[in-house]
Amino acid sequence: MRIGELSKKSGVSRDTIRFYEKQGLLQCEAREAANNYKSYPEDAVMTISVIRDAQAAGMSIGDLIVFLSQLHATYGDDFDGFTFLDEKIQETEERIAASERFLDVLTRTREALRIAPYESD
Amino acid sequence: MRIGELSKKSGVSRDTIRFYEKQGLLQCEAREAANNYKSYPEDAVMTISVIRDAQAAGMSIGDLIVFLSQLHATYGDDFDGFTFLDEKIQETEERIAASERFLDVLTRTREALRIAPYESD
DNA sequence: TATAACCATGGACTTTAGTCAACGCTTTTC
DNA sequence: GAAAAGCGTTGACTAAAGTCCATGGTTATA
Repeated sequence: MRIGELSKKSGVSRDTIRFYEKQGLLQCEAREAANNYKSYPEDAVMTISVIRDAQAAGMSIGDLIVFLSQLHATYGDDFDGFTFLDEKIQETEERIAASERFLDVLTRTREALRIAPYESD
Repeated sequence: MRIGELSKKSGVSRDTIRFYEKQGLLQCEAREAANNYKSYPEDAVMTISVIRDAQAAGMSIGDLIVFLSQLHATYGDDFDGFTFLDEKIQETEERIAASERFLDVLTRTREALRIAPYESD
């Protein structure tokens, strides 16, 4: 599929797709011979959706590059992917906990406003 | 308390505290007359901790300024704080959901690596 | 008492994650 | 078949959230 279609299906702009590609998070699988247009695989939609989730979870693009490199690396040498993964799992859990604390602040605030909406002075 | 103590208790740098203050997220309650040093209230520690939670939940400083202004505003006029709060509550819930999806990806990946750690070629 | 650690202020600098503009092509549509 | 929409590439630009540096005064410590 071409970049415009991928943009529509994934909900991110063409420029963002190009940016992800430049960072190495995404690859086009081929080029249309006639016009040199890039062609992306179907699962690029899923890849982008994982990227968006990861970002919402606080991962940086740098983190994602490492994460993907671990997925695709050959594990012949003494390479420890667990340290990184465990670190990110813990970070994500902490972030979820913080988000839930803040969600609680928000809902309590909302409730307080509902009960006494015209406090002043 | 002075900025150095607040920095230690809250775990953010002095510069960050000054930055928050400039943005209006934080106020010093007074100055030491002798030397013009700023003096922060005890609950500034808690304020900063809420700020950090909010940031982890994806709120920007701009969001927090609005949020705080709603807490402190006088509600005499036709001012609707619910729209904003409801929006932020929904955003936060969505972010938590995304984070949990990504956490699942992470743990699955970890598990896959644990079972077959030397895939190659 | 000197010397290190702390404070205020101002402004420059940095990183991250895109976004925008310009250029010249190709493809689709009216 | 002309105009609009889509594509690739390069490079400049932006906003957010700090961080760093310089300057000059103050306080704590050895």
